[in-house]
Amino acid sequence: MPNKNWWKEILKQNGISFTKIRETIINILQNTESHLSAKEIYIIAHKKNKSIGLTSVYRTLDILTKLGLLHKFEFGDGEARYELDEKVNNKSHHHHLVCVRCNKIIDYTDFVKDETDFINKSEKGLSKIYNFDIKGHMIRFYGFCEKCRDK
Amino acid sequence: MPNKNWWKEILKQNGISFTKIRETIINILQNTESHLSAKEIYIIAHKKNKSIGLTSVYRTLDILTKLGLLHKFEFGDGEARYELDEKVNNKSHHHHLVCVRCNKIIDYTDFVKDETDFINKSEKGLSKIYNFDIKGHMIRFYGFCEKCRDK
DNA sequence: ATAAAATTGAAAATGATTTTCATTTTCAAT
DNA sequence: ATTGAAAATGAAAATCATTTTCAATTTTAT
Repeated sequence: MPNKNWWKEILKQNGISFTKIRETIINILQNTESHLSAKEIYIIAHKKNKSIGLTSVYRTLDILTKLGLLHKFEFGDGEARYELDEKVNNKSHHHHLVCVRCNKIIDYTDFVKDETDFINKSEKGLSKIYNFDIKGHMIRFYGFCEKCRDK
Repeated sequence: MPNKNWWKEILKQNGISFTKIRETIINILQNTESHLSAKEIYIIAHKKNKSIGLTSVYRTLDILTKLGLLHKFEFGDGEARYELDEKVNNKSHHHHLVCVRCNKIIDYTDFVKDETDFINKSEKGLSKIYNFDIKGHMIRFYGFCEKCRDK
């Protein structure tokens, strides 16, 4: 993460205007630990600035996603959820543990070494076998969280 | 896979009626190599039997998914896609390679040994660390397929 | 054969996301 | 600082996958 305003520079480089609304949304994404949906982001943004509409939230999320600064996930609860890129947000490489009952999502950073070895080997092999230009991967575990496992 | 009619027995065991419509949908799932969406299944089913409606397709897919016989995936193209369980359909354990440009999905079965080692270790560790009762995992690679990589 | 329970299709409802369009804001060039 | 074209905006309408409702039909246990 260059500095707090890394994104202003990137928007400019891509010919995208800097606006109060986009600043608000990016700040929300930078300051959350959860996996917010567009509507959840809208609710927070709208409290800070009554003039922000849901449409602009969707549009900003799309722009950031297309620039690769943001990642869009579907965890199975019907709405897309977003996370700033690890590099952009200065976070460790992680994946998710998803509770199929309450939809709780845990970010985990364990077993990165094993993961890296496995992913590198698979990626290299699959690229060759299927002539695929691999850009990213996803690993996810599903099950019952602490609170839901006994119910 | 017990035999061709494995599912009749399972439905009965779960108090679910056996109907022509369900038979048609299950046959379609058994005979496809692709990752069909509800609408695609409906189109095929409807050709075979004009009285089948889209609603019943959704309902049957839900039932099979809840019984664990079918798996529901979201690959990012806006509609859920379905695959019969590997055991049920006598297929090898596999994961997916997804083209982010044309949405092509490749099932791959390579590096299973490495995967099993990595997944087992992670699953055991994560279960303990997060007190999670892990039931399944997903591994997926995103990138550009053979046809899209040069465009 | 029969009646209660389960299933069905069509149409309506839902809910997330996208599009439209008239208005407002941004930004580069003055 | 001013300005005007281009980009961004909110509200409302449109879209589209999925779910619900409900009256009619089919299945199943008897």
